[in-house]
Amino acid sequence: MDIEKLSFGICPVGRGLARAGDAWSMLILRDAGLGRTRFDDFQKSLGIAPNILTRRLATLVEAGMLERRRYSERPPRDEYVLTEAGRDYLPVLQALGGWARKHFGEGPISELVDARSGRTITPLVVDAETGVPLSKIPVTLRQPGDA
Amino acid sequence: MDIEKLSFGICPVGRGLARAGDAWSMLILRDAGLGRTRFDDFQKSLGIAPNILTRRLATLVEAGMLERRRYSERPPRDEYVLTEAGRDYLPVLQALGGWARKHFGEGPISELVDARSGRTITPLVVDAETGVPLSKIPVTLRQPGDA
DNA sequence: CACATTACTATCAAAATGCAAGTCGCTCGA
DNA sequence: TCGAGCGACTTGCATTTTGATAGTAATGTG
Repeated sequence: MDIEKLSFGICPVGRGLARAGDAWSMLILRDAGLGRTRFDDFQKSLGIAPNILTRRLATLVEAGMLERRRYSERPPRDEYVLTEAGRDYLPVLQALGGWARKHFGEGPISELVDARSGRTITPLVVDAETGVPLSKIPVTLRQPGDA
Repeated sequence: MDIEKLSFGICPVGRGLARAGDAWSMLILRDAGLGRTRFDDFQKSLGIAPNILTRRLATLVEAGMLERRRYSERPPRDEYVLTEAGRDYLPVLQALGGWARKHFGEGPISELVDARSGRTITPLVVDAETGVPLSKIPVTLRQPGDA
């Protein structure tokens, strides 16, 4: 779809989608969150065609989600690491994963655990101030010009 | 991309993307969450081509996110309403929107408010049990076969 | 030197997208 | 009853994007 239209839309969801609005990008970010940094890591993990991976990595770098960093001069080798915006995006993916586990979790499926304690983690989206789950709050959008 | 591969993958994020993994689907669900139900509502709101909208609505219905309901027999008219899975998905979108507002919120952008109190809502993804933000927790995935 | 590793490009067919225009069933107003 | 209009699409076709496969480039390793 046309990313340009979304980029400067007034809806935050649209803007978010402009940065990471396709499945490959999200899966790459998920992998990056699990510690992968290198081209071949992503390629083998995802089974993505290399030309597509090249393009996706480039758009994620341009969108400010990943940073490309040279880790070896000779031979020239680059790795891709999450920026702050990229790291901040991971909880959104985890919320998505939690939702999918709840509703479409039949059969073998992995689960999110605390790396230190091993405890299962169930992501939940709440209002930061009150801690109330968003599913309990009727919401609307306030447009920029409104009272 | 190839949805089939994702559908039965063991990663919850992949499964989630198989249900709602493209920008149009997410925007349709966002609109549905804002109360829109009819074909033309979606079409005008999103500026999406009608053939594409038809296809997206059909896949969302098949994925169990929307339910198609006849609201008039003569003339025959259908509307699309969120299923429980679809409603549950909205907080994920709101988390995405919150993330985008934080990192790419320059210029006019709308904000999420409580429909009753009018208070601004800042979505945050936490662990449901402890209330700790996921951004503070180092996480891994436990594969289905693991101890 | 042969081969492996890492990080890609190039080519080209197949699929998805997007625009414009048309269709179908029906209602309503003149 | 004729025509305009509405809601919800479908059809055709050009453009764009994707994906599979193969190849390239720089270097290190036995």
